[in-house]
Amino acid sequence: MEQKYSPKSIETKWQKYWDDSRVFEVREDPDKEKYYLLEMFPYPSGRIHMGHVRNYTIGDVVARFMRMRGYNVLHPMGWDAFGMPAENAAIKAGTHPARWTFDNIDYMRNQLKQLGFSYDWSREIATCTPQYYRWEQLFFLKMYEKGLAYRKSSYVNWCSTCGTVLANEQVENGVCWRCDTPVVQKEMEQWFFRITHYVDELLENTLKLPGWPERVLTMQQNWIGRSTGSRVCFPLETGEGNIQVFTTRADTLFGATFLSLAAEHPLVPDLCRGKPGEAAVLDFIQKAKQSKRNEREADLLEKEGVFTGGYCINPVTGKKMPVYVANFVLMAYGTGAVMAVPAHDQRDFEFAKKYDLPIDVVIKPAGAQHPPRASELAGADEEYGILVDSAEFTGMDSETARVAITEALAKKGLAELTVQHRLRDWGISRQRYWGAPIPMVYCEKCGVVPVPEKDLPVELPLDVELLENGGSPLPVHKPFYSTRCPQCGAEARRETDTMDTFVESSWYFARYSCPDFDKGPLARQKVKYWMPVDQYIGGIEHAVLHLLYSRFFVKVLRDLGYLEVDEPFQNLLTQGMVIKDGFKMSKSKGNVVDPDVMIKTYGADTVRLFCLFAAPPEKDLDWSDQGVEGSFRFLSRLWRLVWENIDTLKNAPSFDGDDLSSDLAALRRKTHQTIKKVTEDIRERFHFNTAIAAVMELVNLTYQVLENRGDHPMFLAVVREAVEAVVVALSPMAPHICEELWQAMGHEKILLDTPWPTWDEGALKAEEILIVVQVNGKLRSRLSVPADATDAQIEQISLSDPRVGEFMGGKQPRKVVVVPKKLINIVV
RNA sequence: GCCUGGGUGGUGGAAUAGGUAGACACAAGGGACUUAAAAUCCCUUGGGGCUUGCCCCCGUGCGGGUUCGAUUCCCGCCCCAGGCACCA
Repeated sequence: MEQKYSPKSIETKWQKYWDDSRVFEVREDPDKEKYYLLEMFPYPSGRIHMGHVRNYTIGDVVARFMRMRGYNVLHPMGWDAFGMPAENAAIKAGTHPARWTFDNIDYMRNQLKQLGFSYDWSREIATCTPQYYRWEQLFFLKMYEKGLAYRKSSYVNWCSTCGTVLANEQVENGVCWRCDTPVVQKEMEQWFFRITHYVDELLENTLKLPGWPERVLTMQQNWIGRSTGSRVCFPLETGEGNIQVFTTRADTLFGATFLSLAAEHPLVPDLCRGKPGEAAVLDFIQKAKQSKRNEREADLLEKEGVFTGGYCINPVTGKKMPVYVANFVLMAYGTGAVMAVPAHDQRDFEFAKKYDLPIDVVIKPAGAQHPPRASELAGADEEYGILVDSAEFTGMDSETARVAITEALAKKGLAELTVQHRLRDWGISRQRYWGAPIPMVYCEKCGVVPVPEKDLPVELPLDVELLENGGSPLPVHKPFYSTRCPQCGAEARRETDTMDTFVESSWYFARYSCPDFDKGPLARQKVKYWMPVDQYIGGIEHAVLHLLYSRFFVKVLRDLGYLEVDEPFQNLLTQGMVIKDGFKMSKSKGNVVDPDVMIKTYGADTVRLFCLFAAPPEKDLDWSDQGVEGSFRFLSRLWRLVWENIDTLKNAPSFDGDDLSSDLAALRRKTHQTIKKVTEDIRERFHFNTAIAAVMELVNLTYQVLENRGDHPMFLAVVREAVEAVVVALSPMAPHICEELWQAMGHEKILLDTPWPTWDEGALKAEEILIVVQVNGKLRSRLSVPADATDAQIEQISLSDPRVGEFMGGKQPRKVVVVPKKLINIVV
């Protein structure tokens, strides 16, 4: 054993050992309980960053801990290897995206190995290989057969910088999630996955995921945005046709005085045709269409509209209602048409004021005698209340009336109760090269034809010239797009769009159970053994992207018969960001800390320890160079503790249950308390910071006891027990140094294969315990009493304490509260 | 506007079932060892007070409340972060 702690050599030594002996490779074992631990796999962008280090360190601690506790732990790693940065980098550097990607993977794999993570590398996946994406193409075909993948023309989000469309989830505040370019609307033919088919299950199951953070579930619930209401028909004045409206407030129907349509509503051209204002209407539509998504301050945008010239009939009052086009009505939600109730909807109120439209009050507050006068309203009253001026519904409360009015109209076929969702189908077409080809063919005669299963995979051609302008080369790469129609054999053209890369990450976790299986996407027995993922760990930024898509995909795969689980991830841990000097690490801020430099300077164990110690996992981690220094100092101190006592530790006897002196009993108690605390902190809360703090306390106490070395025969046994507890308890966090110390102390079996220690309840008990004495709720004294003292005895001892007497001021206790073995409060 | 979190020393953070607020660490200051430095070790470190005591008072965003006792529970505010947002 070296005197000085030098991480470099011991880390290489153990990493080589783990690699050579393939200790982390696992297979299905029906006799062992499985534990599938997964961290979100990285995009191979070049090098790993501190966020990855933190994410994977957290996962590694759990994996190693569970392994030592006897579980059959699956802990795989791979690469989310399709994506735009590869194309951009390749154009810039004059290389090929594949080359760039695989080079990065090699570099990053090496970085991960240097951090000592316990991955089963035999299961490594790269999603850009045909062995992986061919199955995704198969899923696409099966989904197409079931109508879960379909093609339609619609307005889609277009990012001009990325040169491709984006799903709704990938637009954040009107800008592209990747490059912050304002997103515009473009009408295009696109492939969609019918995620809305699973909307109810996706929503309901959020209640069946107790192992997920509340806020992630709320975000998904918000995103799905279920609202219950009614669909109501407003017949056109002409007697031909009607306008359908979705409303959550059918109780206010008697107050509906006009209708507002979205600019894109298909009836608008008909309504204004030949009317005096036609030109003005068409002009308004043009302007409205241009300013959608990227209007960030939607709130500030003034409500504007124009009269179409057409009228509807209110189905309950029979009154004529003018039909307007309004800039705040969205075609994408509901039916693209809104019944306007200015007295009870703020937007309609503002609109009515502006264009001088009638305002009819039909709801009064629950306690009020009379409803307010319409002319005196300063704003809409959107609260539920009691109906007024609503024919036979007058006097009903809003909630009852909402249903009653809908049902009354339903008898005439003019309304029904319905549910609306904010969630839209997932647009997966991307006009990019570096992605999985969509296995479809366009034939002049046969139309859209799926590629037969036997012809899969549709391989992404690697011999392409990338285009300077960044566009996809596939539409101009004849060997790829030129094909024969699978149906009629005529010349045909392949789909040249590729799939959203979120499709790959929606099922990779299942593929890890059988990465090399080539008879199908998933080997039934293996998937059944390993799925679902027991613990998933990753960043919060995927709350409604990857995590929602994966939940959807698992349901699809289940219904296609490939999987038997309903949900992919039993438990989810979302770790915070790594920040420095108050900002997220980024090149532009110049506050990036390079993991390679840190590992080189301090070793992987120090870097890992710091990531775990500086904050609990769900909080942001403030990177501090001095903090890292501190972690290194602690590991050096631990090294010294063993080195300075190596011979005595090696030859120390085992503890045989003798009576101990008080300081030895205290050390032994601390040892077992620490084992208990570390076990519970990891198992129940993933609070590694407090677990490490507990180990530090044990190290400090061990040093103290060694300082005042007595001549008790069990001295060395107790010290040895303490040091071993430190090394074992710390080993999931700092595995290299702990293996090394374990070996140095004379153990033949490696620490990793040593069962996680249990604590001795007997050792936790002290003979004397500290009782806190309060008088009138204020701390006045601390007393040491025998551990078996009864409440009455504690009370008696406390009352006889001179300090207590002083604060009682000679008065008699009015009440005495005793918390057993902890505290007594004397009230006078 | 709505929905989640969160606000504790100079800093990161502890306090897990209402029971000693500030564990553990960083930083700072003082000291020991050394010719000197590094490393290491020891002491002090929320604020205030004096009678310097293992003392007293105050203190967990603010104001109330419940309780023998509140960082923890309840009510009303303020501030910060994240999500959703003209969603009918």
